[in-house]
Amino acid sequence: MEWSIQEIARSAGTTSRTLRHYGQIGLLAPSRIGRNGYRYYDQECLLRLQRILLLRELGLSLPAIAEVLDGQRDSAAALRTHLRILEQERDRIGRQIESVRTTLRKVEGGEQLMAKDVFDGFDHTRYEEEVTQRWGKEAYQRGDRWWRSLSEDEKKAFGQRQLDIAADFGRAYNAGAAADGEEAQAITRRHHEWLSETGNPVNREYFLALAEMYVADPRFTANYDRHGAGTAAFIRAAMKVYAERRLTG
Amino acid sequence: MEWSIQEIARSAGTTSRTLRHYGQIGLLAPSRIGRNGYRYYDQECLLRLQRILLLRELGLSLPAIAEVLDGQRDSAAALRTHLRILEQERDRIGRQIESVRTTLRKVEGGEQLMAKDVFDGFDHTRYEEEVTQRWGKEAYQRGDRWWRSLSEDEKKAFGQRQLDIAADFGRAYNAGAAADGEEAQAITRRHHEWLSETGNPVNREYFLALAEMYVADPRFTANYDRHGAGTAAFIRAAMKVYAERRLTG
DNA sequence: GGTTGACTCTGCCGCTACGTCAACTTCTAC
DNA sequence: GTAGAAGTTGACGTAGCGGCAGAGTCAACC
Repeated sequence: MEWSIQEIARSAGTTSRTLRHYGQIGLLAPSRIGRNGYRYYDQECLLRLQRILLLRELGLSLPAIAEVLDGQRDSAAALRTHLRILEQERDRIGRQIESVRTTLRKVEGGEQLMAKDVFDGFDHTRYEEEVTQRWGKEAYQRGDRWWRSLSEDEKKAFGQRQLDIAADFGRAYNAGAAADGEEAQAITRRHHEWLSETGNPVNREYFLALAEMYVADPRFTANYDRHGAGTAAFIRAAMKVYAERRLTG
Repeated sequence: MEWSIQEIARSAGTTSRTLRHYGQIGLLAPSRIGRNGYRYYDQECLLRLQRILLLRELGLSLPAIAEVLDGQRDSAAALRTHLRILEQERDRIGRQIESVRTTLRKVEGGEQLMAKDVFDGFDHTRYEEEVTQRWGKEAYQRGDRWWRSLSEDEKKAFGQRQLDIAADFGRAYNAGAAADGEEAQAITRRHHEWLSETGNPVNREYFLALAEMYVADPRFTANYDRHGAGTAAFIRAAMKVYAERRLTG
């Protein structure tokens, strides 16, 4: 008993194209190929096809299915592995849903669509190479340990404080405040305190280098200047004054 | 202020290849292209890029992102649509996880990997076209309404009964029972009762046609013959006898 | 015996969002 | 002048087929 490609496709609830594909990748070969080139499948093929489709419905990849069916791999082990992957995927999507909900609330509340990155010198994971180059490996690791010790909420709060500080700088700048004035210097002090929490001492040299970066490095410029073009330069000026007055080498 | 492709890529935490790709699909064009062919990006580009990457992290497709950023589509509406898609995906994966767990339990309990389909004349969703052709649209719809009225558990139980009946046929056949013997006829009666529950009267003509199908159609043959080659033919013989003795036109 | 219609074959493009060469040119620094 | 970093275009690969083009095969009917 054997059947044509259409017949067997309909039998199993799939298409002839799929069967040709399975043939091509070596997952399911026809039992016979006629002199006209036609594919013919027997009962054994049908059984194998049904198992393939079952595993596919469960979400296994075609190579994984091949391994299971060819006995190179214990089917229970394959399913357990697959289960782990599915659970991870479910969790990932769950987290993404939360992010989208948060963003949606903000957008509906009238907020602009903005990159949420902290964009400051202590986003270690992002700037590792440069931080180690500029400040040494030890300083990086100290900051990194501190960062890892924070909970998710603490990390968020830390980032949010920086965003608030940046926004305050922007407001002061747009209101025409002077960089060496009381208001700007008060904000700068908050900024310095914020920086100091990372476990590394923020001395004059460090602080001044950071101030230069705010203007020289587009990552910082763009993010501070979104509170108004020139904000980054304003912050630099304020930081220079602060360093002169309050910090030592 | 403008930056090279590398600089802007590092700024935003992506790669130059990605930027070229975005340029190619028209999602983000450089602000300027030098006479040497080099791409240069300004602050506006950086801001747009940051928004692109934010939306991408949230899982939106690049065309969807383009629509949002070009103002062709309300960003809140886009996010809500996306949220629905994500939730559906999460549910789908959840169901798949359940299926894999079930299958895993069975496989670990020693069961073979078998297509779980009922493979009988009343899997309406699968055989709609043929059922309507053979038995009329009315009969199909009657069966369909009945099927939809069942709960998931009831559907499972209904399918399981058919699997049990098929297995009993297989056992009887392998034990050398006669198709017109008492045992085979008792099983056939259960089969007839099972069929009758679908809301369509199972008369002689219908029953005999089904018996022929079990042998002629590979979908049925293969599934019954997995209890031993020849089982399908045995079932047909038993059904013929049963129809002669018990059923009318 | 010719025609029609159903079926089959082998390619090849398309889909997502880029990664990864390859081959070549340009810029920058010593 | 030359190395090395960075830039360019172009093409292939990814998972699993869907869909189409162009051509051959088969069964049935007139």
